[in-house]
Amino acid sequence: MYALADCNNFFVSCERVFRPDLWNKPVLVLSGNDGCVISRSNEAKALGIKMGVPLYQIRDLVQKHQIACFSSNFSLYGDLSHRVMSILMRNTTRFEQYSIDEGFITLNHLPPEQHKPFCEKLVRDIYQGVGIPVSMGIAPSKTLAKVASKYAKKYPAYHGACAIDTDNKRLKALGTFDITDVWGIGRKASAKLTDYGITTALKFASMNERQVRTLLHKPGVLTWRELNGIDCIDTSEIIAKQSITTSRTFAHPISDRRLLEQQLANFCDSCARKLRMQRSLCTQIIFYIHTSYFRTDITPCHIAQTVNLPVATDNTAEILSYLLAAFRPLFRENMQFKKAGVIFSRIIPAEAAMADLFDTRDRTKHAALQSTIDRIRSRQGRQSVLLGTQLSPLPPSGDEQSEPYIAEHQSPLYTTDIRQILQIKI
DNA sequence: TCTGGGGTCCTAGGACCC
DNA sequence: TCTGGGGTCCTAGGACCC
Repeated sequence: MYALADCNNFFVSCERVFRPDLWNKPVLVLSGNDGCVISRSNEAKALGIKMGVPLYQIRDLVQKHQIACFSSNFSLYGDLSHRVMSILMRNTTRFEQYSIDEGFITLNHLPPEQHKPFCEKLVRDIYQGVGIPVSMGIAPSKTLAKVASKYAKKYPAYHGACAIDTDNKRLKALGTFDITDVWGIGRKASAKLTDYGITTALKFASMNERQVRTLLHKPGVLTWRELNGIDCIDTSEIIAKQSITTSRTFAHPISDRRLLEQQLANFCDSCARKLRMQRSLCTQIIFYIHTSYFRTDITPCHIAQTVNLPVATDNTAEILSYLLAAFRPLFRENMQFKKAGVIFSRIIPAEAAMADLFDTRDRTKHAALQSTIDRIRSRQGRQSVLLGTQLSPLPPSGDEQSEPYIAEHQSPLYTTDIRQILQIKI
């Protein structure tokens, strides 16, 4: 049996941990540049605010109901997530973190009649220990556990934990469960199914397998089996990421080549740090810059390039030199670039590196320099040592806005900034 | 005027080989 | 004039997740 622990309105709940005055009040957490809504309290949901809606479209509502808005604060969310996951991990023999706010545990170490009380206690412990409300779903497959957790979230009478552990309960739960809300059934699939009159999870689970395969292929069949109680979705952790991305939308479009290079260099730095952290090397990078997809009044421009690296590496400066060499001839003047990103792919474990016979680079020396830089930065902060390209081009050329990102409602780094921690104690 | 970021998996179709 | 068939590998793009 699995139990899924799913944090309720996670980002909003994180903000509320340090702002108890916001309990029972509408709260939103916003995406980068305070652009879209990415987390909503129940009160905000009740006001009709949808996930992903741009903030400017609901300004009046925010004003009228005095909705508290926060810029996203991922170091806070990451830290609280870690605390929740640690408690889960301590209470099972097998734990899989699925996302920043969800984790699966197995309950096989307990007799069935203890499953629900055990999870109810975990919900209380997490709330007391971390301050985050959690809902738990218990079932023989992960997809059913997801269904169960939604019921646990919706009905307080479950005391935070709902079990789908008999066939009767399964049929009853699926009968009133919207097909759109099933894990693994996205927009396209639910539109297809709705066309066939399949509107609930139960109707879907009652289809025959061949029909499902024709309509939704392999992923659909896996979901179908899971809803029928067969455990077949493997979410076992991928230890090392197979691709690493850093990308940003700019608050104001950027036209200046040097400013874009600065951004790409920062993205490269961020990807390379993550790459070294998981002890991997990459052999391919992709970068892109493009204009806003929402604007019809300007010439659209999308520049993207894949660069294959001659030798697998994790060295920021080396990777950046390949990136810039490919970027410069592709750059176009007088374009309003709104977003840029860097992707590292074809990632291999560091120990699988193959030496290149014609490699002229002194890799030992560069690795020593890189690890020295990493050490300094871990002590003195990420800004303490930078590559030249990462420095802001001075003086700011033309009329470019100097600050590319907006985060006007950022909460303090309550749990990771020592000054904040001391203040709380005082 | 203002619209996020970071991932994985699957499939179809092209390139290439014999 | 008539122009095979089967297999593998790779990639781009779609769909989905949070």
